[in-house]
Amino acid sequence: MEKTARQGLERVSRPRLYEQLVEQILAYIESAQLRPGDLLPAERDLAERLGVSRATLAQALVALEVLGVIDVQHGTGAVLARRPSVASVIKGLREHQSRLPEIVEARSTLEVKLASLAAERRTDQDLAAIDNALNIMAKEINDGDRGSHGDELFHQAITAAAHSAVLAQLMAFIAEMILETRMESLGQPGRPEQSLASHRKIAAAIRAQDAKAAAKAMLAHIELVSDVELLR
Amino acid sequence: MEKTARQGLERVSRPRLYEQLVEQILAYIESAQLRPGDLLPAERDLAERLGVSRATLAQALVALEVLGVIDVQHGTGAVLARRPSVASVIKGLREHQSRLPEIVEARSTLEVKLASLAAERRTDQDLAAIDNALNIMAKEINDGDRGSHGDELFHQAITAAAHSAVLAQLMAFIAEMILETRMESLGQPGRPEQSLASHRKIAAAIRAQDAKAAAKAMLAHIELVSDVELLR
DNA sequence: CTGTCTAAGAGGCTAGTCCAGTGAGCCAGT
DNA sequence: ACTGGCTCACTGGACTAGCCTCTTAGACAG
Repeated sequence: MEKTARQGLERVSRPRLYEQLVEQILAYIESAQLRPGDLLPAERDLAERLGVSRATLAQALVALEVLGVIDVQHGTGAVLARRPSVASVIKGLREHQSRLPEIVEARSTLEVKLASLAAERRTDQDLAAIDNALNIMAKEINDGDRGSHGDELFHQAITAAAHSAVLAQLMAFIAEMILETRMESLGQPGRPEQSLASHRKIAAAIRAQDAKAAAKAMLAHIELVSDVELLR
Repeated sequence: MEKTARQGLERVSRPRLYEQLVEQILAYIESAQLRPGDLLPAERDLAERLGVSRATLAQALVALEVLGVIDVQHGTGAVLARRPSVASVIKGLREHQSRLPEIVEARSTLEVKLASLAAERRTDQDLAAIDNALNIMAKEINDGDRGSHGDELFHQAITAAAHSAVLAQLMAFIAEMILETRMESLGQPGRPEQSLASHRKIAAAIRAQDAKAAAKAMLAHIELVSDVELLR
């Protein structure tokens, strides 16, 4: 569904201090048994303890704030948000790679719904984008490729055709999880031709504006694909 | 991604410079028609243009990086991530409050799946938590309350019983959207007794480990609740 | 008791400085 | 002509020192 480093050539990971700090602070929160509403140590204090400058620590705090873990209040301090679970979930997602089944599950849930909505709401333009993706995929497969680019385009077109910014956002979220856990191969079918055929079936249902058939076809497609993935 | 606001008592919004910068940079990206892969102006340059110090700008860039909008590379610059859509989606979510139908839709999709999974995977402990939530809700309603606390607990218990960290994460994401757009009333039923009854039906299906019935009951519940909400 | 003031300590932000990657361009050696 | 190595300008990464504003607790006056 997405690629950063092409051809397996992994760009050297550029370590960012603030990222390490986020991890350390998360670990600290857990080890210190801090509960929602509790305060983190003062910036000057924390910076010294962690051996970094305040400016750098400030970056880490911004990151934690964006992640929803803390809420920094001027004059008071950094207070833990009410859902410390988020912190552990994020940590868990980073650490364990065993989430594949869960991610497949979540993705399946969303994509089935997206297919159904796409059938109801697709414009002719959406349909054109879907057909375009199919053509690209067919061409790629014909050239001996796996057709992964077309596959990606296809799913993006479906997502767009559902016309739901919120669901699209959730899909983007899952895409990030997939990237983070380095399971980029997810969603790349074992047999390109077979996958192309099920794509065509989905597209046909969407063209016919048959929501139920679209959902069914998408479910079948995902089950096929993830079965292959999970068994290798 | 988080504001404080406790019990409707709006704490004066403390503007953080980096937050404004994020908005401005987002606007700049849009106005300058930057595409994925393009570079943002250099930090020194950008900081001067925006009239802030580099340290503050660095915070804004961290926020944008966490949000997945850019990827900052040492020696090269801040390059736009592959999905500029994320930027516009986030902006759109902030600006428009007309997303309620979409949010209901997304929530419904997830909760139906969660109910179904909960039926399959619930432990006795999960069941106890669900029953506990029902009891609290019943007590609240009996006391003349709307039972919103029990309602929240109930949905949390269902989410936990599904045993999927990924889906739970997505639910948390939606919860944040709801908070952000100040539609906290979402999910609070018009008629408490009616809602309690449909909760009981869901709980019964989960107890019986009947996934299909659980999904159906949850769907019915959400349709009831959101209808009331959308029509007022 | 109650209201006011103050000072300590919290975060917010700036300016200046130095370090460390990146990449284009030059220039020799082959 | 090409290759390799070097330099240098430019980019982000991080630190330091300092001053600002905000919050809050406690002293103090009424």
